[in-house]
Amino acid sequence: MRASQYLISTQKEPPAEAEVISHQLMLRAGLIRKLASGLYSWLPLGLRVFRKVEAIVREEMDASGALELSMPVVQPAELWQESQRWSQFGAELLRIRDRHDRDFCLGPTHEEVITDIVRNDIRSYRQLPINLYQIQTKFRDERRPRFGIMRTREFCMKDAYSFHLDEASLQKTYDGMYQTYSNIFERCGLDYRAVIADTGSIGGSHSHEFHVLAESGEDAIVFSDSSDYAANIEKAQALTPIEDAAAPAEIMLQVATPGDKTIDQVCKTLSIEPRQMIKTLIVTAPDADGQHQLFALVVRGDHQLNEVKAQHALQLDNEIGMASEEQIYKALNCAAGSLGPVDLPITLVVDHSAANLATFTCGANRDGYHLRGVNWQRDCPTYIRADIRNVVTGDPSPDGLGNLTIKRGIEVGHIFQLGTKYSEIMKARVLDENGVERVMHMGCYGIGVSRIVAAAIEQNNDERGIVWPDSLAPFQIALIPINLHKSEHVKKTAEEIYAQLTAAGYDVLFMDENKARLGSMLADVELIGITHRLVIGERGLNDGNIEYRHRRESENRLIATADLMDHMRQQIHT
RNA sequence: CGGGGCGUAGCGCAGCCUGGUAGCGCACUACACUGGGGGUGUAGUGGUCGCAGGUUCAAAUCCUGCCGUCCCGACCA
Repeated sequence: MRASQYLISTQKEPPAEAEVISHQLMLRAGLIRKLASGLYSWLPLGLRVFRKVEAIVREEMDASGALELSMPVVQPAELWQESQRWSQFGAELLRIRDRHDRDFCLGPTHEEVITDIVRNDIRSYRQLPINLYQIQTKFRDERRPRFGIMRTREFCMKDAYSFHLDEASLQKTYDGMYQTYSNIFERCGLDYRAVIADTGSIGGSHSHEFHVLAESGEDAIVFSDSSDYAANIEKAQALTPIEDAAAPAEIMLQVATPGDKTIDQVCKTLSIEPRQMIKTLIVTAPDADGQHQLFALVVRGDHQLNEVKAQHALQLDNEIGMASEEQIYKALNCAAGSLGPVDLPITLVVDHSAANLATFTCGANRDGYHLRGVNWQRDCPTYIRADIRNVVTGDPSPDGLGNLTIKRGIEVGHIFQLGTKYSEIMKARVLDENGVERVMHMGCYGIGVSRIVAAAIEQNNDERGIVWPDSLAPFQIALIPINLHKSEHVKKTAEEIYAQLTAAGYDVLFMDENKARLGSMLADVELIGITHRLVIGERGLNDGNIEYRHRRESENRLIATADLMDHMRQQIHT
């Protein structure tokens, strides 16, 4: 590609709105432009990178035996009502109405549509297993889009869905996808980890997430320091020993804590440690009739609530959310900062480590007062015990081997064993070899194609800009002539080399703008992150040399003009 | 959804407090010089100052409402 005929839209300064490095660099390098919150255009240069990721995903999916298809973005409400997710999915599901006043949604995922296809087109076990995938735009009306392309409302996802006669077959395909995903992220040059995950709103049983390790990651991932255990913090079990309820040791006392709203403030006033307190959190979730019910959750003062675990402990299908001040006041006649479990008139779930406290301090359910010397057995005997807190660094690993450390990750892939969650309710069945109708087992497998681009930048950048892994660079080679307009020699050689490299199948960006300055060309090429660069100047040519530099290196290497093609072959195919 | 910030040229910002000519840097156009790491000079292009209403002789500036956008929070008990 000739730069004179291409759109290179770089900027010196990052737009004020960009916070994380990948977002800044994507804007500065001219890969993307924002249209509205969570909606981005891909400029030609960015699209080239996007296509490279897409191609890797497609090649590996095809190699795994999966079949590509394409399904609509707009989906009829009926299918979602049938799977019951029309009511379960929440506000992220963007619902729209057509001119006939019929309900539709923009697809955030495609379990319903694929299940509808398969139940109509597959009638026999002989056609199973089958794995169908698409690479396509999804829409999720995120409560808060952020970090540029990382969390957008419209994004590109590879989603695959497999169908099986039994669990054994599903497990086999699942294992195959695990390997395929590893291949894909490997080829994308990413430092990633597969971790055990919660299944969230998609549902199902077993599930792994693939995370790219990065400080800016939105997820916390926990690792054992002495085994290969790795899990999303949402899923990591806290191995708290369950102790018998202790007998009361102190008298329960009400103490004034005027104005104290946080654990820290109360601790300061009463001169105690957070671990001697408990916090009482009020959550709410809609029940089957859409009524909002309140639940009280208790964790130790130095621990954090794990909403996913809490949802499971409460056996709720719908996601829970923190109750508003208003809801709390209406139901409990008390501000959130002064709540406690004693005589609380709603369902109470207590985390194991909070339940293990023999004596603790908590809110008195009266504004400005707390209770000291509280004992579960004596003062608050009725509650449900469960694991509802996040693990913390140093907790024992759930597999019994070693202790946990915590890192941050960007979720780029997720594989699920759905079992019969959708096939059952949507009646996706086949006849088995005995002519008996059986519900199919399903798996589903997602990859955030656009997110991979941002994740790759998060992991690969320096003060000059992006440093693409070879496999993702928008161009493999940048060809930079010096004084193109003045030196016939440079011009002729550059043209020849451009022709040769292009003929050899390389993606070359030829910086052929007549009066471009060396400095700005180099700055652009480095910002854009092109992996290999060649500089052709009169001086070098007179010595028979061309200068080569890898984006990760800081010194030029002189290559004899005659050896150039060999050199590039070595650089790019090894 | 709660809190806060911001909205003035493509980008980054000043001007607003104290109302009166719309400004700077980058980018862009032309010309000249320069020519191995974002060069210099001269001359230019480009703005309904987010939108609507109000106050005023006069509003980017003051007031009201709305919209957009970003960050933080939603783990606060």
